[in-house]
Amino acid sequence: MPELPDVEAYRRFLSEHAAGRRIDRVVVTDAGILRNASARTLDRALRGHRFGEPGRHGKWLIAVTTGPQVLLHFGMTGEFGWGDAANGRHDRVIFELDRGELRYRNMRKLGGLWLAHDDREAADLMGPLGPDALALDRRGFRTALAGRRGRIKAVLMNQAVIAGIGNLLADEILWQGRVHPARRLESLAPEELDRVHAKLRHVVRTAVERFDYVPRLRGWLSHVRAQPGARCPRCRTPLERTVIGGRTTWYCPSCQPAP
DNA sequence: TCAGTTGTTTATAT
DNA sequence: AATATAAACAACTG
Repeated sequence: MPELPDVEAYRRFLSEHAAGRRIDRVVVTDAGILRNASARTLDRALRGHRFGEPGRHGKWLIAVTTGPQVLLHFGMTGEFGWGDAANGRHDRVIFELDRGELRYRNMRKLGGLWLAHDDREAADLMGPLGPDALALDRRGFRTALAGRRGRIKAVLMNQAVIAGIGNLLADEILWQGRVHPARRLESLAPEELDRVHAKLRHVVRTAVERFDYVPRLRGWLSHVRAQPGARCPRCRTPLERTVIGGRTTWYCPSCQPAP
């Protein structure tokens, strides 16, 4: 269920369990998940190499090895498993290591795996990405948004503007910042933008440091989001639903006044 | 049976 | 040139 916090958790998982381990074999049970290589190519390219310290940019996980890099995107339903073959209904790729087994699962098969031979190829494959949301200071935030137009939620979710914000994070950030998701970026006062940045920072950091997903903390929108009859945790007004950027959007019509 | 789903890409329209 | 929208991808859940 990956947005930035989930992928950061996968990065840590890789760092703790796979870094330094030798890849003995790569088993691909569903080649449809490989986006730019065949199962044989992937296995041949990786076999015998060792995983190194992994990187992450937005929702992309970069599995560095002593050979080529593997770029992993988790779509909406991707995750890692470790060792347990019993859970393997949607295991698409299994990295057999000298100690342990790393399993890439993905039910819906949105996302996938790419093989990249250097940083430049990796950057090409990942496409244009804005700065990572986790390490984004106020100045970086302002710079990233400069010259952009359109509805604030769509801008926040645009990976080329800021990398890592997805549907749930965007709703949470805007609700905490009391900005309606359909407000046009160019109409926001500097103070409102700063508020959005402060909440972005708070929400992303809390999610990454204390949890490994968008936490459904009491007092957060995510705690009640999408539940029938859900009310605003701040003012008890019934939440409203709309669609922005093609995604279901929840907001409080009272705390987040319409444009 | 049908709507809905935490993501992205593509085509088309504005 | 950007932005907006819908559809497609694919597989499940309620």
